[in-house]
Amino acid sequence: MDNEEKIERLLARGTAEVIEKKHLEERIKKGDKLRIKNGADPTAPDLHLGHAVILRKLREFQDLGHQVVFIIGDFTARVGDPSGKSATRPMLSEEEIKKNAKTYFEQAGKIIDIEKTEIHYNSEWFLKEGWAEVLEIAGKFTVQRVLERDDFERRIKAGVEITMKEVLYPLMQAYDSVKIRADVEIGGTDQKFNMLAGRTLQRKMGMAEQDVIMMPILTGLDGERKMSKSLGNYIGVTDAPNDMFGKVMSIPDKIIMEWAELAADYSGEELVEIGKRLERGENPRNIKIEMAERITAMYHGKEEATSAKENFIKLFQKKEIPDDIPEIAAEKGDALGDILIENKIVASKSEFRRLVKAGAVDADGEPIVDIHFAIERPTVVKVGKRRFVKVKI
RNA sequence: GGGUAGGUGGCGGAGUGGUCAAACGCACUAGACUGUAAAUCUAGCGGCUUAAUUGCCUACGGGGGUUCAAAUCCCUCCCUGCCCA
Repeated sequence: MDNEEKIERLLARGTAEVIEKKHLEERIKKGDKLRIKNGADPTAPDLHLGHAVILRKLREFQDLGHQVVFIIGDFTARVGDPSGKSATRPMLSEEEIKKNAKTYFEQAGKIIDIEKTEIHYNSEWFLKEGWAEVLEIAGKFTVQRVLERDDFERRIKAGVEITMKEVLYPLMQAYDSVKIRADVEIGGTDQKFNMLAGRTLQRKMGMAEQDVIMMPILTGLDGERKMSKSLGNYIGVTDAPNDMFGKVMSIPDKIIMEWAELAADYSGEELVEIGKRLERGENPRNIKIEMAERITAMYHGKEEATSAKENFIKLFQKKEIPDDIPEIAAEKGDALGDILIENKIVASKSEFRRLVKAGAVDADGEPIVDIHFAIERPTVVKVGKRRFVKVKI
């Protein structure tokens, strides 16, 4: 790949929109070393494949010698969400933030080079500055402009509250760009407004405007909504190989192409090929198996991915028992229900009772019918389709 | 500050004294079918308990009260939307 191609790939592959593409392209060609900004809240430090879409783009920049600047939005997290509904977000302590940030970078380190990354906490500036600065920044934006944001508009129509903090949020994010003198900001398309606010603020504060790269939002496992932890439709970058593989297999057919591009990182030609195969009527399962192996390998290596594939085939296509299932210890005569609850395989006795009634609990391949089923000898227990456990005595 | 409508399970949303662990839909879990896809059908979906939906406990914004009995009535506090200023 020559340089020209690399740049093209950098700005085109997998991106949703680039503002302003020409300008950015020129700067890269000129050989400027750019400061590439990306930020995250240290609230839920579990990274999933949706985050990975953005991180991989950062990595590309990093590989071309640009400086990635990462901002931990600890200030926002510390302030907490003031909308005092039933679940006010608890203020995070400094330790929690530090801990979350650490976890975050451990996970992000699977994708970007942390050594070469410049890291800032935005409390560095927000904690020092006061109302004077807030007003100065706020004075550069109009209410109309901020309320134009489509999600605000929608919420106003729907009668859902919008707190002042949320209104100020884009300004804070914009100010981050000013503080670290960002040349480029990368984020999801949902960040468009905030990132553009960064441009506005930089300009009004006499600085060159950052360019903005928007990455598509990855659709979650349900095939409908964006991947997010709270919706439970995600694959975490630290998910075990078998889980990761299985989850990829469970995605609906209609998002195969999207995932192939964004999550599996297939090249342009490969994507065309996959499209053709699907058109020809090949069983989408085959493509998913390849893709699942590829994605699993990205986070766990080739070997683990291959064994996850074998495990999957064994388990679901041949309906055999997987090789390495967790073992739990028990005493002869213990009630199976209690054992499963203790080991958190089943949530409660009531749930266990229901599962047994539904014929969902197998002991050595036979569904059990007695909820008082006692363990008499080492037994392989299956709960539902994918919960396996070996009970030892 | 004034007026007005509200706060029910993960979400949406019924219910306005007993038959309410709370209709219905979504989400979710299981079973059948399958490609752990989709669609479909069936069952379940607070907890403990029993041979058994048997018995019990906790729950309808918080607290207090009326009643044999409250999500439903009263008092009080908190919170939110909308309109007006």
